[in-house]
Amino acid sequence: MPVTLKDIAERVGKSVPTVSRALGGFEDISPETRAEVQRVARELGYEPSATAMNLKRQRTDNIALILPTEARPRFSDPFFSEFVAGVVDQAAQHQFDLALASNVGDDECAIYLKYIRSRRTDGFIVIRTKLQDERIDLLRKQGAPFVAFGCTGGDNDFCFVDEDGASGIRQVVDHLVALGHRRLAFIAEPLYLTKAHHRLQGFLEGLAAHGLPNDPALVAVANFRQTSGRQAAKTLLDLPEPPTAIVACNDLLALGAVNEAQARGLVVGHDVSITGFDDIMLAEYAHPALTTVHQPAQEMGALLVDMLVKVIRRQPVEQKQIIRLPNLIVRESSGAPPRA
Amino acid sequence: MPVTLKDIAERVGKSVPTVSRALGGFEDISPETRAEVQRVARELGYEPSATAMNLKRQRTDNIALILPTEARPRFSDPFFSEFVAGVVDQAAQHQFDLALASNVGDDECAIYLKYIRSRRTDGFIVIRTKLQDERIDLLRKQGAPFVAFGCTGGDNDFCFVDEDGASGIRQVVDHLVALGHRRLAFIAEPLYLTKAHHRLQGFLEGLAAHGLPNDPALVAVANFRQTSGRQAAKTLLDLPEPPTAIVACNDLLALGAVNEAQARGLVVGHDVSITGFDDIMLAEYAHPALTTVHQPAQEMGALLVDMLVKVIRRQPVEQKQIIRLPNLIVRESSGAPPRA
DNA sequence: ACTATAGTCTAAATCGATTTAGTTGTCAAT
DNA sequence: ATTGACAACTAAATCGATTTAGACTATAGT
Repeated sequence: MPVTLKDIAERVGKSVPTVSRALGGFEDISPETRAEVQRVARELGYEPSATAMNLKRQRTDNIALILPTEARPRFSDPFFSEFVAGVVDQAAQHQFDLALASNVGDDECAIYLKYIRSRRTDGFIVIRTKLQDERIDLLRKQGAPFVAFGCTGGDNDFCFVDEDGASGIRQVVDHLVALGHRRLAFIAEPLYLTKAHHRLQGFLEGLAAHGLPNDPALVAVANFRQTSGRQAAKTLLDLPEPPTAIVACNDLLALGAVNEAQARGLVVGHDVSITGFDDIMLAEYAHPALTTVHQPAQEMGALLVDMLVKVIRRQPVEQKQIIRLPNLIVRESSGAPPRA
Repeated sequence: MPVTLKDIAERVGKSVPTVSRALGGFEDISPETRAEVQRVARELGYEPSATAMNLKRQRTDNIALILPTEARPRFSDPFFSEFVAGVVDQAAQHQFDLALASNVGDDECAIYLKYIRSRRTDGFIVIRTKLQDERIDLLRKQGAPFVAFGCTGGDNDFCFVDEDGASGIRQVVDHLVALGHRRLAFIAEPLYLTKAHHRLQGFLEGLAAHGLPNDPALVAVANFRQTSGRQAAKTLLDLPEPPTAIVACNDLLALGAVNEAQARGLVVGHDVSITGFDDIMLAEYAHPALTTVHQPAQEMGALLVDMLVKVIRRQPVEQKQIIRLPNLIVRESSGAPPRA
């Protein structure tokens, strides 16, 4: 049913290569033939077969983003969805599609390997990097083009965009200490995530910078869900000497903590300060509005695509590692500690 | 660099078709040859070339979702991102990838046409349907497999999943009227969207069912952004006889309206009731928590994929039109009207 | 001994493009 | 008339698979 070069060739009474070359703008085609070919092509609504071109050109004009298995909230995480929006838009600018894939059953690396070997995509965007990231090890070993959102704890000789999470959290700590807080707690995401690790580092560095002691009881590790944030807050607030401020590793966890505090009749931003990270849309609308650290999710997605396209085309990447400094956004959920 | 059938053929000293048939499980291959071929294939890490298969099989194992141009918030709309999560997961179950595409410049139909003609995808998921939807007209005329999230105002002889928006809003109206409200306003999305149209219909039907007058001044049309919801609320609350309850067409608009009300010192859920639609995660965490209508976004995405896969494979679809009844979720933003 | 019949395997065509290496025909120069 | 140069085109190979049609060998049946 669809129109092929052969159809055009038959119509104009020329060979297939002639038609191909005519449309391709080659010089060895007479002006009359070219005009005729173009006319017929337009008339029939010819569009080259993407699959045929893929095979011939040995590329797909498609980049892949494989959703991590473990990180379930995934799309429901609004930060992540904004990021994807940035990726899709920028990919479109470069004439690339974005293939989203999710694994059924197999381990994540198996999917990457399958995609590489079946040459299904031109390059990968790896998200939620870990300190030890097998996906990145694999992609490197296979020599597949990729960029990562976040770095790892090891050899970081690859292209990535990251936020300076430690700096972001230090800004939070500085802010809270300036308000008078002395007993700060931290709710972390699983620490094998690079992001989580850096943010916790920032927290500890912040404490040290202000000469505050590091009490291990004040660091709770949660998973990704907000209920887990609530659970962590419960543990922290049940301590004999509870913290006056809780620094959460992301906004969702912070909101879970807010829930717990409010359930206990505490006024957040007054009896206890709670802060988040990411500045998802929700943060602004929550009650109280969440003090958090802003990350330009869309922009980072776009930056990664620009990088990846260069990697795919084997063009030099002027800046292989981009680390953005995030900004503290002070809202209502942080406030001076109650006088003891 | 990647392993092809030819590589295996050379290794085992047989022809390419033999290798292909051995791996394909055909009967006319001796057990020894088959075993040998399989061994070598495993050893070399053979994976068939996706592009070659695509060309030969004339299909791509890929479904496309083209992001509408106009609906800018797009991914930032949390409802939509949950929907996409459902789509990706279910597509993976059927061994399909999801290609997300966004158009640069051209009108939206041009992209659909390009995708169809270049046979880049096996089928489409159309979202944000309009009463008059050129995309659907096009897909039908071209005979391309597709399913839609939402129906149109015209000939609906195609596969779609929709929510009964009118029923959802009627539940809202019933609830508000039961609380004692008599003067209800509606903030609509642009009315060319089927969804917006149905929800407004539901509002008007609800008023009629309770014998309430339909005052055109009490219907404001907004766009997609929450600032626009705020703007609409401003207009409504500035009326000489302002409404005691505002029914918004979606949660984001509702939150905008909440902002406006609060800026005026009104206590939402007390001085004025405000309701939303979609039940995005934000709704639960907003202050006050938003009374809204819940839609199972992920589930609807999954249902659409199941349908689309059948359409692509030309299998019969037992239920071509699925219309789900949404549920009212009563939270804090609705409440009895203040006594006049 | 001669055909049938399996049992294995391969040559060639195909999917729809691109590319390489010619081929053909015309005209100008010698 | 021969040669060379050039313009305009095409045959054939290629990308990596699948499929159709047929080839070849060995064994069984008569």
